[in-house]
Amino acid sequence: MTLPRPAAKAPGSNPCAACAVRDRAICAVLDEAELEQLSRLARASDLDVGRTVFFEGDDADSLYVLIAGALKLYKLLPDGRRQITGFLFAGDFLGLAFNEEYQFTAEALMPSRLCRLPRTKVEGLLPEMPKLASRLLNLAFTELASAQTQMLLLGRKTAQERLASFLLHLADRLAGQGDPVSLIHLPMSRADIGDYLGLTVETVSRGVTKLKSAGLIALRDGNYVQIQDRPGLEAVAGDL
Amino acid sequence: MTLPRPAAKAPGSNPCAACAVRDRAICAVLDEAELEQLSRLARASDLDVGRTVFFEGDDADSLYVLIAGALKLYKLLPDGRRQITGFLFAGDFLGLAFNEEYQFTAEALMPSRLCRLPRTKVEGLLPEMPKLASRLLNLAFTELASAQTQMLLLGRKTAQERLASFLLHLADRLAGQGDPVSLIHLPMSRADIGDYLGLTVETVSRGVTKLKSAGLIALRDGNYVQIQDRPGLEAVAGDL
DNA sequence: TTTCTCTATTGATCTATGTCAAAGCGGCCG
DNA sequence: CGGCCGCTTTGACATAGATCAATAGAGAAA
Repeated sequence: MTLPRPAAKAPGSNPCAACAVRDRAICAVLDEAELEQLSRLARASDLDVGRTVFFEGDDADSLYVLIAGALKLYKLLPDGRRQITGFLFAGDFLGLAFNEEYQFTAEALMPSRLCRLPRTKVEGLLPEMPKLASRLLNLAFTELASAQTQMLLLGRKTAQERLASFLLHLADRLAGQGDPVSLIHLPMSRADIGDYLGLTVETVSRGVTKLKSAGLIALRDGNYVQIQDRPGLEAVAGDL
Repeated sequence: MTLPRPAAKAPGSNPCAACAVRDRAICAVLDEAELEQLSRLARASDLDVGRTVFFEGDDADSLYVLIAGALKLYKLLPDGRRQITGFLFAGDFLGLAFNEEYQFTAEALMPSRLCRLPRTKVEGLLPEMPKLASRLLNLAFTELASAQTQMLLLGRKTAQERLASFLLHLADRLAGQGDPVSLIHLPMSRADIGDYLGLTVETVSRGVTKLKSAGLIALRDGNYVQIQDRPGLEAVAGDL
């Protein structure tokens, strides 16, 4: 159910040291000693498709690192309208909010593994771990910038522009620091894409068909999209 | 042109101590000594309507506190479409981005006064001022939460819902900690409101007329709006 | 393999909001 | 005091995308 607790005497046995996202997640800025200290607070757990990590309004008592899988974050209106505010992939941080309550619901798009940290304890560590604090601050700034980009998309872009931007953005994120990627996995449904882009399922579907007909992308088995003409797609996206 | 530099020997002469936003802005978490230290880095300056503090893409070398006035922050698409990502009022912080470049343009809506701080120097102070660091982190989280709320608005709300939400949100912000406010000043044009809500000027104007006809608000001289039926307005806004 | 179910696609309309156009209105300068 | 000039409001019409409805795939269970 959870990762075994290390014996704490064998220094090499720190479970975080072998973590799949050790040098992508926030942990990347920590040295061995700090990682060891943090690892004592951490507990890993698994999550099935459709299960939620937490709901909007829940007490925000934990921070998470997504070790594997993918999540969607969303807010709901009372009548059921949904806005997905983001997708998370392996290495991403979850729970950026030292406020009272989570501001959105987090739900698994595929079987996922999370590393959980108690919020208050991490908060308490920040003054003695300025590198961690500054990493978190940077993360928040990055998130903020991408939220603003998403506002531009939602407020001012056409359906086709939104779709093209979405695919390019996803390709860039999956690439990480490495080479640009052209084959991208879509773990989310058309409905999810619609709820992320402020569109309906039907409009998303028609948009995808149109990009395909134009030869800009191709659909592959298993919810993969192949970008076939990146400059063309960028032209449709409008900005950049 | 700028505030006079304090003589630094008379401790009471610290210009920040008498600042109008001393206990609303980030400075509120600092003690006298820290404030004194920060004040040595600060320079105030004035800005006319329509003048920009910085442009999207400029090197992000400064942080600002808005002492008086109001600003709009916006992003542009190459063809001129504009998305306003936020409005700033006295006491608000500007320049949350320890990245290379500003992600948006900041422009004065009315004659304004700003307090400027060199970014790298403030960054350097953070490890020794954990209170400031944690305040900034909290600020970033708050901004992030409100950005997500705005995504919900832009992606899923109708024009009337957006308008009602906007007025209520503005009323709450202007109230600060104090009592709810019902008379609110709109320093921005209809076009600005449209660019903030993802609507056209015409739709904003029609929406305002409709709220007025329904008796929910009244327009007052000098771009003031009086909220006459808060519960009614909240019902139109949809959420909360 | 067959069937069942869920998701995606496609088609036919409808409508909220955008676009284009023309008055009002108000503040400011001479 | 009068006359611009920019902003706002109102009106008439157009359209991108929503809604409603049906079909077609694609994966899972049997």
